[in-house]
Amino acid sequence: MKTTKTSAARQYPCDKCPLQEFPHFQRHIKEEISFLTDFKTGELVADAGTTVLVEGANSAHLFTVLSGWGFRYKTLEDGRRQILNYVLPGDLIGLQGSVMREMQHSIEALSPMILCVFQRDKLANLFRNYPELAYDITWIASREEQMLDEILLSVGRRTALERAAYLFAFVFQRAKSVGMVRSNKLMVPLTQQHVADTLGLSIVHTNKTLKKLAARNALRWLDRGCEILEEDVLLDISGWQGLPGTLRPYI
Amino acid sequence: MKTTKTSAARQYPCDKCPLQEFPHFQRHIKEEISFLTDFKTGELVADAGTTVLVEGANSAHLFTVLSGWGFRYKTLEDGRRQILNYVLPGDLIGLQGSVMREMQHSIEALSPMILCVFQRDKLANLFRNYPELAYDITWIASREEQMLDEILLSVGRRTALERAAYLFAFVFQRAKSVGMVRSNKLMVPLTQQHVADTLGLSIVHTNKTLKKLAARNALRWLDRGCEILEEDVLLDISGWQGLPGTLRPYI
DNA sequence: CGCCTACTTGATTTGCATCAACGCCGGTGG
DNA sequence: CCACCGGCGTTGATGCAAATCAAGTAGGCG
Repeated sequence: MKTTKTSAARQYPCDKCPLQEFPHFQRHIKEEISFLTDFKTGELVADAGTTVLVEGANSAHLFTVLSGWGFRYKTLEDGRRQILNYVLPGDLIGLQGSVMREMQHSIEALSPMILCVFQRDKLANLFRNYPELAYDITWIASREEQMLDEILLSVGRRTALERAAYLFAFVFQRAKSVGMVRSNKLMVPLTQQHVADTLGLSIVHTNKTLKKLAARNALRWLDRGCEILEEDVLLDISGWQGLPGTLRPYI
Repeated sequence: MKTTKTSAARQYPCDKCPLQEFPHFQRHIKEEISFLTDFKTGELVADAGTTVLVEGANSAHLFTVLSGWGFRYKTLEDGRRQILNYVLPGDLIGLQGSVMREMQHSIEALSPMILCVFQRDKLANLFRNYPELAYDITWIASREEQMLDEILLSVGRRTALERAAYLFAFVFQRAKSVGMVRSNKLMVPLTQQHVADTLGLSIVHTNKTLKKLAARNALRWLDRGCEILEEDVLLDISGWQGLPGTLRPYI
């Protein structure tokens, strides 16, 4: 397990935050941007495979993902792993560690990631002086809960095929909202082991389930990664309604 | 499905909130109590079986549970149901409906419940003037996410027996923290169907799994309900560490 | 009393895990 | 250059855990 982190110079001042490009995000007003400029303490570049946040640690940081893919997971003592959710640009990570006393899950990068770093001890100041931003944080936490609810429904009650279809439809829609989908196709940098650990299945059965999706032309499996091709087929198989189209805040 | 709600007179002024009895909760300062007195618009008594909040609805309310048991759940179109979590005294429910545009899950009472009712449109005011309370709400949302993470790990990666043991240990510890456990025993008003829908198993297999737990004297199954007897055995079987003992806020 | 709901139990089927073997790369080092 | 990895995906065989099917019991209630 790589744990190296490389600090880089600050490339993205908050008034030129790459996230504001995407129409799905709410814009910040000027005062908020100047506060955030102070709240932000730097940027972090993580290589693929890096563990960005570790379960049990009491991290002093809070991050917003600026680019790249990652995933949140927990493990049992004997090594069984459950991937809880994926993290994409615009997602806030490490809130549990900031608000409660320690993180109960880990986060690992699936691709090179750029993270915007915030200092935890300035969070109280944010709540005191920028209630709209505080509200946004609560909004973001509620959204995470909503995603988890649907994922739990999926793992608990959908069949293996429905589950896999839901996962890829979900990832596809999320990626689309942050401009990662071009010409209606998307490359996701996953191994089948990641998929298995997300769906609660074994690798072998995951492999067979993925072949069924590939047979329906919903996706194509490539060397350590998959290309999502037909969102409609995935939505149809999973019976999932899709994500609401509302604007969302980011920090 | 019962949906009747019975409004009752206000029996619990905020300065005599029954929740402050429990040492697990953080106390409020006087100004907060006077604000909360205004924020609270009444109380709601729900009978067992009542649907307190419905998926898809845009409820104008937010609730804190004062007493009783309930559960949060989602269903698929064909009726498959997944119970996401249980709600106990001190839990805040309906936050998703308040903060985002609509609820994506339903909540049903397992026993008679008394709920403290808050007006959603006063929430912005809370964030503006009581940053500590706003922080508490974020804390509560983070805690819900943390519980969901563990539940998802359980459903995705634990065996049927481990899963069931975890569920009862979890419910036991939560109930203990709000004074519902007497002489180290606890009655939970559940049917085996509820347990099945929580664990992602069929009723029949749930029944057989519960018998194994009963054979180990971890619990006893009664008519529509179960009595949890041996927390240690449950913790042992599940391999679960237990809940952190930290103080927690409530609204 | 009879019906309904919840729980039990055994027989059977099936989905999924496990195990094992193999092919395909990309990387490394002689 | 080739030989030798190790990681990843694919496949088939086998066994087990859990779903499904099918009765049957016991208590609660009109």
